[in-house]
Amino acid sequence: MIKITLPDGSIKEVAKNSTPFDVARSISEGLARVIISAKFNGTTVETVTPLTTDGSLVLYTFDSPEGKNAFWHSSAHVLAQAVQELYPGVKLTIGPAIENGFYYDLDLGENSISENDFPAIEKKFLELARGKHAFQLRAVSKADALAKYQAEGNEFKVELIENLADGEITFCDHSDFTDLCRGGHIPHTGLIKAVKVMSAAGAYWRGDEKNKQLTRLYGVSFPKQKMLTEHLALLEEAKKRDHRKLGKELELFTFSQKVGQGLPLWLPKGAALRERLEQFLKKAQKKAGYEMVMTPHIGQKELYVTSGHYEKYGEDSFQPIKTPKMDEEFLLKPMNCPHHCEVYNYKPYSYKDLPKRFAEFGTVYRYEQSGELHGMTRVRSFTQDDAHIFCTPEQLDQEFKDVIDLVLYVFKALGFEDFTAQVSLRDKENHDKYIGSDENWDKAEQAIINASAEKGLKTVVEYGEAAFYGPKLDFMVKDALGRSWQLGTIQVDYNLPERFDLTYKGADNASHRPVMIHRAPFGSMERFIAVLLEHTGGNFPLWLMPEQVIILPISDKYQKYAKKVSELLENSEIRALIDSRSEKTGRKIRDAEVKKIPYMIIVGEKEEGEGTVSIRKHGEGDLGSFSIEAFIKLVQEEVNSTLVQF
RNA sequence: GCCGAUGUAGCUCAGCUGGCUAGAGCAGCUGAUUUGUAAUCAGCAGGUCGUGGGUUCGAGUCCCUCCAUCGGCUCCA
Repeated sequence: MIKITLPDGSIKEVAKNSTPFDVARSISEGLARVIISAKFNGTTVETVTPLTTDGSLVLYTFDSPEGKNAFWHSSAHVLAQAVQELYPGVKLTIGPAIENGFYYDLDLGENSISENDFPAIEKKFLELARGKHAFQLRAVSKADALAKYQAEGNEFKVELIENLADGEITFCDHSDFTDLCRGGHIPHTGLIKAVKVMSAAGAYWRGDEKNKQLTRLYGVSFPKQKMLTEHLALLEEAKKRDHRKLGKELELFTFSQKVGQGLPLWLPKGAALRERLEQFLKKAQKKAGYEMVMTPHIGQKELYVTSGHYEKYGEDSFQPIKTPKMDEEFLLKPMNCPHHCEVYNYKPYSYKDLPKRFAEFGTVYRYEQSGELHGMTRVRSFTQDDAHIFCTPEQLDQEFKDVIDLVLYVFKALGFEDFTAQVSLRDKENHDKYIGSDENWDKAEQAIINASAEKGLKTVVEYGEAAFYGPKLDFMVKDALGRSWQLGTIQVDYNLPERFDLTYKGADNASHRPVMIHRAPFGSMERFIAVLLEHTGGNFPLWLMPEQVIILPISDKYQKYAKKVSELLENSEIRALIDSRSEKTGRKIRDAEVKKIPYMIIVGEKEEGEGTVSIRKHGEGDLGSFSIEAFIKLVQEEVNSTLVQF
């Protein structure tokens, strides 16, 4: 007998070689039916793995992330089997579970799979799943494993196996299908009742663009058909929040083929919205001791050679601008830091002058790969809410923490509560990609780790995500479809001060090197507004709304009164417009609702007589009658409550 | 940049296997209506079918080029 400790602390005594499934059944038959994965002493095991020692066991259903992982991982096996039966000769590579489903990377050889082929694959998948084939893990020797895949001519699996140690290689069998696999499966294929092949896309073998491009099939599966239907409905819902769709509908921004791809055009309402965001941040920055500067959109090539950006990105950037003068070359500025370094250099500083905090809403131009462009979140011309802080090494910690406060303030004021603070450090193995001494890198990385710990930020550490000149603290937010975007960023940099020979005179009368912090709380105006648009579904906080109030006169007779109300609102800096069309009230209301205007004022005979306004709130409905003053107060209070002061 | 898909009016879409002057709804314009909490009615106008080439008696429809967009991959100072 062995002793199994369950998560609630209870201990079950079961016969040696009992499986997690047996343990579940000893608790209840019902539980045994829904258990699809298990963890024994912290390691994922199959539900049919015999347990030979005492230990702690956690049982998972589909509702847990671990359960979903096993479910989707197992589904990937079945997908591979289905494809293999439909496309003989296909070479299998890898097929993991992901956040919302799974994928399998395939080398189809001469074949290709498109959307039209999905239904056939799904049909085959379900046919195979219904066979209730058990997933069985089996240990194989390295030699046998290699032999199998060499015989099949599958160079991908051979490569994978070559990197594994003999003795730790397992295959997973189900039905007549076998795949190299380290385990973590559901009991049998019959549990998969619904599947949808979501998309086919290219993916490089091992994620390296020098390697062969494989076909990646994305899929999602569920234990119930209803769950799939709900999942697809949720995706449809998310699409409605897509910033590209909302930005067009709300007339915030557009693109023109003539102007060029990735070059956004801000429409009047979008420009006004952006202006308001800029003012909001400028105000907070002023309080935090920043000074605004302005720098040109181009700079001499030499500037970027000095900064090191030319060497790193020169080839892949917009190419130099020539002038009538021989050998004279300018570059569109891809970042503001080199310019700000030269701003710093305009005069000598004493340690007493520091920190200097130079801020600029600087528009930059980057030649992003065409396939990478995406709405407003990835463009070729964008405006950073940039600033560079030049401080003494002693001031670094405090300055960094102050910037964290500013970023958190911005996020809070705009309702971003669900974000991840990512500490982006150097690649552990490959230090060649980075410039600067190891010593300075260590200092910079430590500064970020300390400051975020002191500020109590929940962080994830990502190696290899640092900028080439320094580590970063990136604030990541998800869009409507679950894609993660970097908004705010704070970076510590010992390199540019060196390259631009920035100095200050210390108390010891010697020359010292300042430390530089790059920071952008929004990241870029374009991306921030895009994510904010998806986050709010277009219902921005009242202070940001392009149009806050629309006045709807019941008929032409009340146009004059509408005008009077509008003037009173304008006097109180409330943005109002009048719908003077000769339409029915119901129609005007509908149109205002569709345009997401927060407040509707209905004025007719009653209101004009009493000098009042009838208020309807977007998405909520009739609020009743208000005096004009009371309504103005209502709006101002809402503005003040959502526009928190720094 | 790579793989796959898509591109018809301002927007959303129809147009079957190539066949007369390319359709609809919404938006727009004109007129009627003067309206009380999510779409009043009628009329009009609007497209070199993304671009350039080709096949054909004939191309929105088939083929190729390029451009743009979408889903991924790679990249993101």
